[in-house]
Amino acid sequence: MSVLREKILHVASDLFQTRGINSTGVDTIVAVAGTTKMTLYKYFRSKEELILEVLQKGHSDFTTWLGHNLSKNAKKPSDRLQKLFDFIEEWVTAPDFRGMAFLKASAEFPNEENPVHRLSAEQSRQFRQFLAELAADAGARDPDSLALQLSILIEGAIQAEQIKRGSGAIKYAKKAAKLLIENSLEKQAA
Amino acid sequence: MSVLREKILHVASDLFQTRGINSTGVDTIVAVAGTTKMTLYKYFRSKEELILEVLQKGHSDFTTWLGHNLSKNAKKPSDRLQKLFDFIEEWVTAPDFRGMAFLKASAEFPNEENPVHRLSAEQSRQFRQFLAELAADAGARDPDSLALQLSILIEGAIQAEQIKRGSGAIKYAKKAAKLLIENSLEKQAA
DNA sequence: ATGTATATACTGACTGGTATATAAAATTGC
DNA sequence: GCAATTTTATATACCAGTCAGTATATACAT
Repeated sequence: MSVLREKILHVASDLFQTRGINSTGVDTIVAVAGTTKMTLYKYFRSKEELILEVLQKGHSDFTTWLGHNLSKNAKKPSDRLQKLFDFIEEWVTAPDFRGMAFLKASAEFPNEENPVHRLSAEQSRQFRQFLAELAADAGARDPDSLALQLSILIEGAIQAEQIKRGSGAIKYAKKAAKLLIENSLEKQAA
Repeated sequence: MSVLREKILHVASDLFQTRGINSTGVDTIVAVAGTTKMTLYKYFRSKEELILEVLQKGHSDFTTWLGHNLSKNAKKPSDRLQKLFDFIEEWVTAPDFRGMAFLKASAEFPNEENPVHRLSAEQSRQFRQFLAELAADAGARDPDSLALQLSILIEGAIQAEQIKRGSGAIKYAKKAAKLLIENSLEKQAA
């Protein structure tokens, strides 16, 4: 795959996160990427398609990174739910963290019919499903409910961190999650 | 205060929520409000100032509504934290609910220097402080921590509801909150 | 007749997207 | 093996539409 195409995706992702999607014109993207609009429109049919690809790549990279870390550092399924928040914290507190892409995207495209909003909703669903599988493997009493609660905590904390860097929200989300996880597991054991 | 000014504020608020702030031009606002740009710029120095006023009014209306309901329906301070989520649920599940304004605004203006982002962050802080006072009155062990956790749950659930209406996220956030609140109160009693 | 509020018309800058021109690379003929 | 030609990728220039904001003109009330 073309190096310029990769560059455009990377630059667009960066600009979308730091300036917002609607505030970033294609002219700016190609200027920063060191290419031209003609090339951009060779690889992407429209700006919307570029947005969709940026979102997809971002989500894919994130889940790959998370899944990889989890399977490497938390062999026991019962450990993974706990470890999860350690990795999320690592991700959120990294200096180049700029928020969760699909959360912002859904805010910029509030209309539920909009393709960008639809993809955001789909990614949110996928993430929740990923959590549900972790919860089920860990032996949670009601994996889907726990997964929804954990996703609320994670997305809420990330939102808080987006709105104010260094809020430390994820630290307290982690504590809350611990309580919820223990509660869900001990009820199972009883 | 002028009726046209009120109308402009109301229409702008509605359009910002349903279409997004950056996707809503001032031409659209005045057209829907049934007036002209000349009038809009008589009452508001710029679009940014209009955005700021819309946010302020929205936040003010929300906190007034919430505070009013709480003091009317939950006399005992220890009840208020629990009741809080009932009112939030009522607000979120209302048919005309379109999300939490300052959450979306901060996503559309990611730059922390931006006045709109700053106001959003300020409103988020105020809401957390409001929760902290409730938590303190209820006798929580660590009011600030509990308040931060509850705000994460509320904003996370609202985010989930923004991205997909009818997700029922607030219902599960409420359950999680109950656990956190009980935990914070019983440790205090012990 | 004078002051105020509204409406029309316009500005320059920027939007996403494209038609045309030019440079580079691959393919062909011999 | 080399030159001519055709295909492919890049660059320039431009399009109509929209953006926030304003200068001017007009209607209306005092």
